Amino acid sequence: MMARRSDHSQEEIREMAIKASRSIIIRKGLSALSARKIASEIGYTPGTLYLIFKNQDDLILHINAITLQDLHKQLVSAIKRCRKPESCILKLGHEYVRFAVENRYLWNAIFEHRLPDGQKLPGWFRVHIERLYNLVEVQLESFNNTKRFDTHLAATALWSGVHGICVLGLTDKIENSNEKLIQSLVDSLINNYLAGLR
Amino acid sequence: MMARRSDHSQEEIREMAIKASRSIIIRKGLSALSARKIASEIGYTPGTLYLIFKNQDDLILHINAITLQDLHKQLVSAIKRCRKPESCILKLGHEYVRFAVENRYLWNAIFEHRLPDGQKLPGWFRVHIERLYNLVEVQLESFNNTKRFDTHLAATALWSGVHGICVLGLTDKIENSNEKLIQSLVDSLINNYLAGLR
DNA sequence: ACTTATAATTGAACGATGTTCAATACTTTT
DNA sequence: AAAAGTATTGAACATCGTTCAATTATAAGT
Repeated sequence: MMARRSDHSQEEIREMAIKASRSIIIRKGLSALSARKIASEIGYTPGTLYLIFKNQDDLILHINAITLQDLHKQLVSAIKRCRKPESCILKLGHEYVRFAVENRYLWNAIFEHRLPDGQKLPGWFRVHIERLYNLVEVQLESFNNTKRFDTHLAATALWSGVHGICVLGLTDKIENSNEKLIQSLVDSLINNYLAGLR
Repeated sequence: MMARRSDHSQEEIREMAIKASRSIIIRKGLSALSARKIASEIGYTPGTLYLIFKNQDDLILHINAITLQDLHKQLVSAIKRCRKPESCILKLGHEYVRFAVENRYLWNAIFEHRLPDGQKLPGWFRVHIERLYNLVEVQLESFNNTKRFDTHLAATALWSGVHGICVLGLTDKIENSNEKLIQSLVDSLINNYLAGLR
């Protein structure tokens, strides 16, 4: 019923392609990624990639989803040992910055990549983003204070803010930016925002 | 001494090129911009553009600088009639969102564009960014409260945060995003951050 | 075992892209 | 009118994403 080149199943090729792509992004950034480079690294031709991925956007989304998963994992393990929600959120911010710096190119790829205009992110991808916001929201829910507030809104505002600092810090749009400064900015944002929430 | 095609001076061509580029970005986004399209819109050839701009990055930086100037102008005029620094900063946030929504593609181009790796933003461009941060910083300085804080750090943290909300909101990375929701998020971030600052 | 059907894989082709630079066309000077 | 000199061209190069007829390798049928 089937006739393949014997060497690898499509599933194997898929994994090889993703692995090679990640390696290219890590070494040279998203802009250096191309179908021909991926193909040559895994010993196939460009055409083969289009049997497995709809197009390049599809491939990049899958790569970025993996990065988001990795990030989520790191964040979860970072707050294992912390009690108070305030320090949890601070740790989350801290770890987010650390991850972004350590995995600069992979992290950058998530936000450098844009779908063609009007095209919405697929639901399976958006899930990965929401899981991150959720980490913060859970902490805000366990805030035991008298004032009531919309935890979903607060989590979105605060986390988007932290992200904004990271983006501008790591793309040279903040002067004299370095990891330490970015961490201070994130600390400032989180500390004051949380203080204001009470 | 010179031999030009009589039609236009280089300065005129420069302006025509920038105008045409802005028009393309407004209509179709930064990704639709190309040397050939610009050239054909102004009745010249791609090669001509390279007599005037170092390369495409240089051209885009000049376009983005204009957008940053426009934004700055809008922000300044938005806070003309406000007294208290808190409401000034809220207005700044509000106006930033409004500008980003209204000039979506031009605004997007500022952050979609990335220089080749390791290449720093030129100083003349960075000035435009700093002028924006400065609007916030000035307001924070006129905060008359007992507590002392680093106004530069605070302005950077808060404004980067506002920007982060805009980016994620306008690039489909926040669920059910629309201008009203983005405005609420920005309000939340500013209000709580400022409350925490005191 | 041989043939036929079928599916995996190829690689050439298409229309783009940014950028360069010898050749050309035009202006000014001699 | 000829020479000098420069603004402008446009073809060329190396890329890019994507498609699809042609090819190859396997499985099924006899």
